[in-house]
Amino acid sequence: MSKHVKEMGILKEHLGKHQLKFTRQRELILDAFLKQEHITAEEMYHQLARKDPHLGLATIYRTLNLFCEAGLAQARHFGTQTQYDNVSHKGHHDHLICTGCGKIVEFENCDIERLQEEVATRNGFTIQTHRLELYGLCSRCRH
Amino acid sequence: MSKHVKEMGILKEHLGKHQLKFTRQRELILDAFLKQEHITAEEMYHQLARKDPHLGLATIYRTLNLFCEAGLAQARHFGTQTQYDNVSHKGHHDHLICTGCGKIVEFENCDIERLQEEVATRNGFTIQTHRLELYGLCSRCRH
DNA sequence: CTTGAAATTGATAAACCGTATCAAAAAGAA
DNA sequence: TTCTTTTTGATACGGTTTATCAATTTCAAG
Ligand SMILES: [Mn+2]
Ligand SMILES: [Mn+2]
Ligand SMILES: [Zn+2]
Ligand SMILES: [Zn+2]
Repeated sequence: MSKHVKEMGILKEHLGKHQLKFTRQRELILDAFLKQEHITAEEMYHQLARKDPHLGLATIYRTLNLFCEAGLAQARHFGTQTQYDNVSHKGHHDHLICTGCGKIVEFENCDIERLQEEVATRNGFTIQTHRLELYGLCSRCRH
Repeated sequence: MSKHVKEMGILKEHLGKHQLKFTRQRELILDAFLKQEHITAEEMYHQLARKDPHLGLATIYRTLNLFCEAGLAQARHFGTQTQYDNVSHKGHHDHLICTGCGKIVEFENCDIERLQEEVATRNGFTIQTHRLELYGLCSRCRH
């Protein structure tokens, strides 16, 4: 029995609304994905090669993109690759990214979130989601 | 006579310190770059094709990367391409994006910017650039 | 439990972006 | 001008992601 009942439900709801099918591969990839904070398609390909050596890389890409459409993942470009962030893992958070070594620090700041709401309201918008990434050098890379 | 005396000076200083040469191409690309807030190598390639049809794409990439090293530009991954931001350009802003109609509203919020700096400092980071995008529905699309 | 239309998969070709290569050209100090 | 070093432009290349397509799987209908 899967531990990720809630997210599996979100996926199934999305599949139902779009005439998509629930497959062994999608279940396998979701289970693996939800154990991560963020991962690349290539990393997941190698991780899952043990469980299912015939799982194709294209399927990994397709499925991770599907998760984005279902709201379970968020794609983020860093360096030459795409990171797929697990939205449900730790609740919402934003990222500090070191341009020197690639280190990623997660943070949450209620004041910023509140100001974002203010900006949106002032412009007549209702926020559904947002993305805040701060790029710079970590203490180690600055020296 | 160029309007970008200050930035041309910064470039020449960098060139001098690194045994690099001042070329017609570097001057041409800097002039075009400073007129933009941000641009991709490909966009610049097509823009400059009129002025110099023989200017190579590799030269654009090399030169924009050189500008980054000289502190005149900052590379930022956006979608699948690299955006080169003009750091000397005033009027930094972030974006509100309507997921209904695609409308984009630009905004600037000093309080958010200040809080970003605080978050970075608290984590030992020095910010080079950042990206804040708020996705939601505009007043028209909400109804 | 079948059946069959529609969706999915896996292998791999292709597209795409940015970098490396290298011979010819240009820069710039002497 | 001369001569060494750097730069350029054309293009090959490498890594990442998407497109293609025949074979397989899903799942709703019978
Ligand atoms: Mn946030
Ligand atoms: Mn900003
Ligand atoms: Zn670092
Ligand atoms: Zn709208």
